[in-house]
Amino acid sequence: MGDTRQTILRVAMVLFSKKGFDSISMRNIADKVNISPPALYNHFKDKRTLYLCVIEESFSNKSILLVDALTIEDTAIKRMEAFVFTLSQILVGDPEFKRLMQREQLDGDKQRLEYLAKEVFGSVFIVLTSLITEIKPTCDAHGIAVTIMGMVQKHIEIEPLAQFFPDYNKENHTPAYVTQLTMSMLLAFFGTK
Amino acid sequence: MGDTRQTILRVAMVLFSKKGFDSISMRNIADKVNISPPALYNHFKDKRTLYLCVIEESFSNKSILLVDALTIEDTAIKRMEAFVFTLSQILVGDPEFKRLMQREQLDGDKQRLEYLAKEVFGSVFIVLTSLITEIKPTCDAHGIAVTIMGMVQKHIEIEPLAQFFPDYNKENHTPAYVTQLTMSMLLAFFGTK
DNA sequence: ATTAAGTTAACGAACGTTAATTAACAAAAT
DNA sequence: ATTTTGTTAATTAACGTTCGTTAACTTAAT
Repeated sequence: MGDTRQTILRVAMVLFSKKGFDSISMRNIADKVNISPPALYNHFKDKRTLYLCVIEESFSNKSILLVDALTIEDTAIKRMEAFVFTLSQILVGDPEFKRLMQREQLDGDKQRLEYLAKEVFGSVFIVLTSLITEIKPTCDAHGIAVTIMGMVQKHIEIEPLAQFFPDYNKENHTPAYVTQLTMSMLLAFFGTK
Repeated sequence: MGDTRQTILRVAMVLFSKKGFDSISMRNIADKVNISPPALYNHFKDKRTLYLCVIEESFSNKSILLVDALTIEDTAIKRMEAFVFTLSQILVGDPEFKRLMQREQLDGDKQRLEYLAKEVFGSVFIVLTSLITEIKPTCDAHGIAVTIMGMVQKHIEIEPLAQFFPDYNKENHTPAYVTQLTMSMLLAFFGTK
């Protein structure tokens, strides 16, 4: 059955996201799956291939969620808000995805970054920039798109660090709060009070 | 002389920032310094200690630069702009620091994250939040501070990915451009046209 | 009978690190 | 002035461990 394969993928996703490719051994993975290390090779050609499958598994469908949020039947501002909220939700609700993406941005080779940019974020970026242009035609949509994603992402990525700041409040990293904060800034910028 | 020690630190900083702690071996470092691996142990107790020295060396003085920018003799908005520009400059001009910080946010243990939060960003955060409160007393200064740093950081961190987006423009990742974009949004938000 | 999926044993390579030794040079003793 | 001593920083050799992976074999289902 494909049962073992799925178990391996699930376990490997957690481990790779926690510690990264080089810090996780095939033995680490096999241990948690409760099989012997060579058994992994019945399902994946080698470690690199397993890692790539983990990436693909973790990244698939994410762009669909974001494009869906961007294309609901509502006003432009509401679509923007839906996008910001969905992005926050993904990053908070799927920490493995969040960390794997951070790792890919750091260590992904050219080929993997291209895959990430085109397959995962490509369609999202196109729809997002056109939405921004619709709201505020005069601005640099590309730059603003990066800004928006940066604001959201950073709020969530910074949590492990932020807990050591004075007046740390864990609510500051919930999807609802991040959305409210981001949108209050965007509304001011778009001039759509 | 302390010459070899400095060479080791410089080489190790580049290598660790490129590939991370586990992916760089003492032999890798020794090779680039042109000494034998055991010679490293005349200067650093072990690999972990060497890494911590690299972190400390790379992070030192950065907070001073930021606090300096935040406390120039000028209007509140100009101070904010100086801060944004300085932060952009640091991240663009010192890619080793940028990548080491990204790595620490991913893999730093509790103790190292606490050091980062308190020693590197602590004083910056205090001054930055008080500046935000000065400009707009009604807003959540802590949240906005994170937002600002996120906007700037993400613009620069995303570059390796952004080069694969349609209509990529490398100028979008210069300190001047990041500052202009960030400030245009902040000015709208602060209502200080 | 073939195939799929598991096992144990083991290979060669690379890892962090230690031990033992040597070369260079400054300070102290003759 | 020369010799002795001590320190520092380098070397080569080697240790035990872990790594990714392969080979050979077993077991169970098609």
